[in-house]
Amino acid sequence: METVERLISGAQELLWERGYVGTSPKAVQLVAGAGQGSMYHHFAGKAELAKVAIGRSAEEMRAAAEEQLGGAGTARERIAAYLGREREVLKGCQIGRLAADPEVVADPELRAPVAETFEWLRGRLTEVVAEGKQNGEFPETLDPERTAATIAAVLQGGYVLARAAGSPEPFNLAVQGLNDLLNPTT
Amino acid sequence: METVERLISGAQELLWERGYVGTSPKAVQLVAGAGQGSMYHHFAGKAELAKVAIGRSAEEMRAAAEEQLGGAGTARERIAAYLGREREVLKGCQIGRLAADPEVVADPELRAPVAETFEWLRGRLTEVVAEGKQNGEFPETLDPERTAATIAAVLQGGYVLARAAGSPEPFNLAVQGLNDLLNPTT
DNA sequence: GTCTATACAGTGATAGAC
DNA sequence: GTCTATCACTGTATAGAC
Repeated sequence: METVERLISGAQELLWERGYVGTSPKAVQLVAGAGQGSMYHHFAGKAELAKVAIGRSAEEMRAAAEEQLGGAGTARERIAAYLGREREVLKGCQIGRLAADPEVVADPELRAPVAETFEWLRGRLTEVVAEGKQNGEFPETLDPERTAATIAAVLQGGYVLARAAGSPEPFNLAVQGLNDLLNPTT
Repeated sequence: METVERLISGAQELLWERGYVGTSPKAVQLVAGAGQGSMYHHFAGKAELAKVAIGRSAEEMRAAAEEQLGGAGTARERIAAYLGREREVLKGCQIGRLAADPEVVADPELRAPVAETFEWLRGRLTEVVAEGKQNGEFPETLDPERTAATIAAVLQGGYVLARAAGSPEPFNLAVQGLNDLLNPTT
């Protein structure tokens, strides 16, 4: 793997763990096995490297979600698959984590990929829910846009509760609770 | 207001905005209008001051939640009141925010008040949902513990989506979506 | 209790040699 | 492209005077 790639994936890893504020160029160089001069040759500075790394993580998150949401099965099945897929719950969401970082939120260049990723996710979930409504899987009264936001929020909030607890349990409970509400035993 | 109090509430403010990793003793002294020596006279260091400040924020969050959850009305009404109460959505949750901080999660002393606050909140919501079941407000099939986790997660995740978007809208959508699911128009 | 002085590592970057 | 040197600044304290 080339130096540039190691710098990017090193930055992705550290941004995930420590956020932008908590990640220093030196720490990135260390995990990437690259020197000071090497990093500043490839990137103008911390912000530029972070921008690239965040973009990379955003792509990964979209691809991972699309794997279930665009897969086979009914709308209900695809949502259940998305909710139930294996996750590193205690690490949290690599993109959602950045919404807590003051400097990411303050810098339009850094916030953009974060905003776009969640816009995409909510839009994609809205489509799947709407599709399920048309097929009679969901009641006519269900609002797809609201429901999509709720689904995304349960996952992001589940990570928060799990990290706070130091255990994946609250995440699993929240997801099961949402599943129950979406699939009432009429 | 005395110096100690100004230091504590200054730390609360900065921890909310920037997290533990992003908050320096010097910055706290600045917003508190206190000198270096003054801070280190009252607190052993950054971690100890943070511990006190987090405990204070935890109390505040509990009190705010209990205002609606322990108020008048049916279980459904109290949950709706809790969900709908006015919030500084773009600032996020002062306690939930800390679950993203690597050094808070890593230090048992700092994580404890965060963990306890969410344990309390989920427990309190569990009680209210259970009460609603007994009164026939919620279906017999509803699991109180799961539902409680889902409610807490929607709020925490709503903050994440809102900060990512730079707008309270996703938070409001997520909460409305949850409300719809909890109050189906049978 | 509060102040100033001092210390020493880390941050984020630039300069110039190789 | 990568390395080492250097820099001004901040982070997190400690020491001792007042």
